[in-house]
Amino acid sequence: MPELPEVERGRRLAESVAGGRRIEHVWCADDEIVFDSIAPRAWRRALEGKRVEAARRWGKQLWFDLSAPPHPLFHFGMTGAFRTPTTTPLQLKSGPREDPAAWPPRFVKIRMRFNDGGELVMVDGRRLGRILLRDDPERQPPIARLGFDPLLAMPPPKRFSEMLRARSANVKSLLLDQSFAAGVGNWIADEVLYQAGIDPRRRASSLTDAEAKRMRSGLAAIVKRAVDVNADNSLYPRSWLFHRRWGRQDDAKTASGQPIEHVTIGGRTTAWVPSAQR
DNA sequence: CTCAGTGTTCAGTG
DNA sequence: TCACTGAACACTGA
Repeated sequence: MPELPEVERGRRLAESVAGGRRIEHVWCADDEIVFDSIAPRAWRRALEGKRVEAARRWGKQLWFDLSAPPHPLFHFGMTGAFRTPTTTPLQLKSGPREDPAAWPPRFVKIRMRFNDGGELVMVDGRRLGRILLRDDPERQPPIARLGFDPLLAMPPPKRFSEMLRARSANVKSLLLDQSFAAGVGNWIADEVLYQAGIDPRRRASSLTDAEAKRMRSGLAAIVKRAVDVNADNSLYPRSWLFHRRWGRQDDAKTASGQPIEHVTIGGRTTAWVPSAQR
């Protein structure tokens, strides 16, 4: 469920199911990768009997403020998500297809039952997600290393331009750098550059103030819009590159018929429209 | 069988 | 030390 809007969807789901409830029972998969070698026994001790004061998010990191530390910190990796018995899963373009009716779903990593009988589960088919414990999540890594969150703390235009001017990396890689903009992933980065009309290979320091401004407002608008529809990608505007960028098809075109190119930048597939991005 | 896939980390390089 | 690059990680499905 990976980028900012999908993680925010997970946060809202967690808030609605877990917020204000006491965790009565915890079950953990035997998976030392996702749990970073913390044993199931330690997890039960850390969580059971505590109240979930709030579900919070910065970038792609999601955590619970509990009534006492340590607090659980969730990262969804490429294929992680929260599920409850009654919510329909998002279908991502990467990762396994899921049967919406199956309960418990496949690939469950942690299962939490609350004092009102509600249940919340995290799944992760590809095991690139992580579930960690932190005494002070906001002041410790990984959250302490993150840059601004485009939904919660967008820098003002002048500051944003300065941040770009200081970086020699290409703009695509910079957007993916979580210590720059927390929560931006591959499709949002491509969408921002497409809508701002900027060639993804450009060095960040080469952008004009006008280009930086377009990039900033595009980023804010795309993230806000995606969050407003709760990351339901069928509700993203038809004009978005999102709907046409997948699968590396040679004949891919935008809604207005412009050819879409696929190249690898910073190790990631990048979809862009040469006739519209300079 | 091969490879791509909404992500992060770390060793290596300049 | 900093900034950047590419491979590795792990697994499903096309």
